[in-house]
This record gives sequence, C-alpha cells and structure tokens, in this order.
Amino acid sequence: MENKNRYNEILTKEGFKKTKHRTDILEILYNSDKPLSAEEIYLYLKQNDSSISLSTIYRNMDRLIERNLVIKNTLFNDNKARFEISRKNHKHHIICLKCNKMIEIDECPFKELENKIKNETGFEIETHKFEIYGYCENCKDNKK
Amino acid sequence: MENKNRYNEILTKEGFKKTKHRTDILEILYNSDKPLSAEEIYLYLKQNDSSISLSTIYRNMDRLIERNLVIKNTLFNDNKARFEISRKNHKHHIICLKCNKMIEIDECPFKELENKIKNETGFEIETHKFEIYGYCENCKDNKK
DNA sequence: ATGTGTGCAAAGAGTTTGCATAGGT
DNA sequence: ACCTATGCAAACTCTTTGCACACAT
Repeated sequence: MENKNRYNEILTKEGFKKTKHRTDILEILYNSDKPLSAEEIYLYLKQNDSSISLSTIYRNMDRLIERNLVIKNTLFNDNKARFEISRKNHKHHIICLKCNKMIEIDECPFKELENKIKNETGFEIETHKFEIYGYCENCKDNKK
Repeated sequence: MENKNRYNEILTKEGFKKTKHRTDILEILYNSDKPLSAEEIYLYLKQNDSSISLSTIYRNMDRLIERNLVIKNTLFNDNKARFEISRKNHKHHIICLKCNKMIEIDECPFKELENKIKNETGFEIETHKFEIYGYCENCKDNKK
C-alpha cells in the first residue's frame, strides 16, 4: 500500500467522505491484479489487523460503481460478484475452471470491433467483458 | 416447439431418462434467442399450462451443463444465472444496460487469439465469454 | 451541527439439498 | 423391479436493508 492518498482528490470531487474503510477498499482493489469478492476484501482487512462489516463493503461498492471508480465483474460461474478498480487500461483474464487461477491477457483487441458494432446496431457502447476459460497447466491432467 | 424429439437421441446416449421436464427445458432453451434464467423457464412453463418446480430446473441444469448440452451464462450484472443451449456456432451479444435488449453479434473473432494465449500460458482452453454493454437506440438519451 | 458512514441483526433473493413419492426403462 | 427424476420444504449463501450510533466536514 504505497500511497494511501491516491484517491483522496477523486473522493472529494465525487462528494464522498474520506473514510478509512473507503480508502482501504480502493487501495486493496488498486493493488490487486484480479477482481475480488466482497468476502475476499473482508478477509484481507481482517488479516491485516483491521475490520469492516460486509454491509459496508457492499454499500461502498454500489456507490463506487455508480461513480465509475469500480467495476462489478460477474464473469465467474459461482454467482458471486467480484469487484475491480476501473483503470484507464482495462485487462482481460484467462481463468482456470478448476482452481480459479487467473492470468492477465495483455491485449484488448476490441476497439475496432466496438466501432463496427456501434455503427451496425446504433448502440452507445459503454464497456465490454471478455474472459477465456480453461484448465491451467497444473489442473489440465486432473480436471475433476 | 417444432420438434420435441430433437434431443431424444442425445439424452439416451448421455444416460438421461427422457422426461417431459427435461425435453421441455431443452426445447425452451433451443427456441430462445437469449439466455434464460431458471425463473424465466419456470414462468414460461406455467404460462403454457405446464408446471415444474424450480429445484427440478436447477438440478437439470447442473446435469445438462456437465454434459455440455447447456452453458451457464453469468454475464448480466444481477447475480442471477442464465442458461443457454450449447450450439455448434456460439454467439456473442450486445446488451442494453437499461432495458436489457440483446442483439446478436455475428462474428466470433477469437480463434487466433485463443491459440496465441494457449501457447503463452499453457492453458487448455475450453471456452470464452465476450459481451458488449451499452445503451440501445431507445435508451441512450434517457439512461436513468 | 449536520448529514453521511458504519455495524449489527434481520430480511431478501437465488440456489441447493434431504426426503418421500412418482415415473422411465 | 430398479434406479433416476421430481416436488416440497427447509437450509444455505450472497446481498440488501432498517435502525441506532459514530464519524467526517
């Protein structure tokens, strides 16, 4: 956690109060290379001598998502929401169907495609989701 | 529902008993142009003078997914699972963030990318998800 | 001082499970 | 006859909400 003040300015501008919980959540997501569930955030704080209630996490997520500071990710198959920081350069992942290991995919090759689809459908495009699923090297010979 | 026997052969081969509920579910998904939630399937049958319990739907889904006859889709943001028939040529969609209107995207341009990622990560790739989100022509001037 | 933020417990929503009965082979 | 499939109700998991108190501005 190098810079606890990373989000101070933005929080003020967006009308948020700067609370410890809010900055904690944002820092955890900022420093994570993968989307985290509410429970994962909860446990992280617990293991680092802090404490927070799950309802506080969910309530903050709602507001941070509204202001586009956080993105809700439902790409796993366990019906559990995960959250990630909204970054200028978003990332996609490849996810192991057995152990849930995730590796980032560097490129996002969808800019052209989005333009094409915008023209064809008249949609105003906000975002997209793309993830690949399979079995990682450790799991692929032992899928069950 | 043109052909109630579409899945009979497959069901037998996969060790399923041919029950009315199972073929109903498969036909509904087969004839739907979008993924359906368990409740949507439940209501569809109810409105068509049939009846089924939600647990039956969920139990069937688990088994049909195991055999790759059905795909679980978690790409919506409401933490509700949706199910779709597994087709030879899968489709991607663009989804309106307000009214949930979906339009199919014709192409699936990810075959090359999958090969590249397979080589880079060692993953054995099973599938991928890709959807685009935005506002359709009707909703884009009135997002709230 | 005011309004926003928080914890706790309870409520909600979606999904899963145990058990007795019904139905397919 | 056997074993799978189903309905019902209860249990479970994740998320949301009401309320009283705490904290940031």
